Amino acid sequence: MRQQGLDHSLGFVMGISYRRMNQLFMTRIKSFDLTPEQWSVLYRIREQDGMIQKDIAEKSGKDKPTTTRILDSLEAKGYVTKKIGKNDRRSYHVHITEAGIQAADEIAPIEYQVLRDVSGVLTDEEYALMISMLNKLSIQAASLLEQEKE
Amino acid sequence: MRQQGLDHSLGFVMGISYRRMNQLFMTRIKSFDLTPEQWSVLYRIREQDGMIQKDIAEKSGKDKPTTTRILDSLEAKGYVTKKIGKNDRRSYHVHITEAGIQAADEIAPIEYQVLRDVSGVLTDEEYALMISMLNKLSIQAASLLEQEKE
DNA sequence: CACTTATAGTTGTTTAAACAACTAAATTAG
DNA sequence: CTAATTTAGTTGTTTAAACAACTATAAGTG
Repeated sequence: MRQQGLDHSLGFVMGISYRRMNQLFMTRIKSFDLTPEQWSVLYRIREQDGMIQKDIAEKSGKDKPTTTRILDSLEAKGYVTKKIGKNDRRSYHVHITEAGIQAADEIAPIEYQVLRDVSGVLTDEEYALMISMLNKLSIQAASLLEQEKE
Repeated sequence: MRQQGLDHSLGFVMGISYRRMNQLFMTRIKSFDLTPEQWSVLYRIREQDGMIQKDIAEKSGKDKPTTTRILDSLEAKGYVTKKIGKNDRRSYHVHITEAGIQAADEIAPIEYQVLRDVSGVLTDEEYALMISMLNKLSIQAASLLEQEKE
């Protein structure tokens, strides 16, 4: 029987944990003038150049408006550029700039170090279990959501 | 050796999971005109009436400005009232109203059901482990944060 | 082909988080 | 007791998330 009360609520506890980890990462990358969310988008473009926004949104776990705005800020900072599609003129291919590559390659190890530092309190097995359980929860929540929106 | 890449990043995966779960809860309580965050604050006041904002903030895992604003919205909706402290006139004691009690008591089982539905993909042991690991991570992240802000 | 529907992206609005700067009251120290 | 410091709360600003409404192009159907 699962315990009741906010202190045993997955959503509540996860929210706090997520915000704290995010905050730590943020303080460590603030010299790059990038937020963790902007980073997650830049990371995807570094990983695969030239994707259209729809694919970036999917890979980053963000919706379309959020992706549009994050890309706008990344473009304003000179980290990415948009090129309109030739075949499909509704879409934009997003390319990373030299500055973007440089920032991404400097931030990647910082993020990894944050993970190592924070998850130092977990064993490797616990860490792997955690990732797998979180993925299960996401999928389950998304599936319930879809059902309930009819 | 832990895997690298955003798809194995605790922060990234947790963010997606958190947002989806939150979204599901939100759709289920939208008829109450309350958000999950407002709920988490109202819950604390339902739990212990008359606390000052500082204590509510602490229990809800929010900072002072966020708490101020959420309490403002709860007050505007008629769910709580503020009473200035007699001994300490800097602080406000926050009390729940009848409407607040009613909403809280109706939402509590809904939240519990969301948890049961979403975490149906986990065993009871996994659920408990998850909560405990999330708490460990919060504490660790908070401790690192404090250090690094000097 | 024309017409309907789907898709890619943008814009507007509301809520919350993080941070800094601030007011006012309380506490501490000289 | 006065002056400095701490504490409780508020306000302003920026970023992101969720949602709805919108434009423009593409694809599917009669």
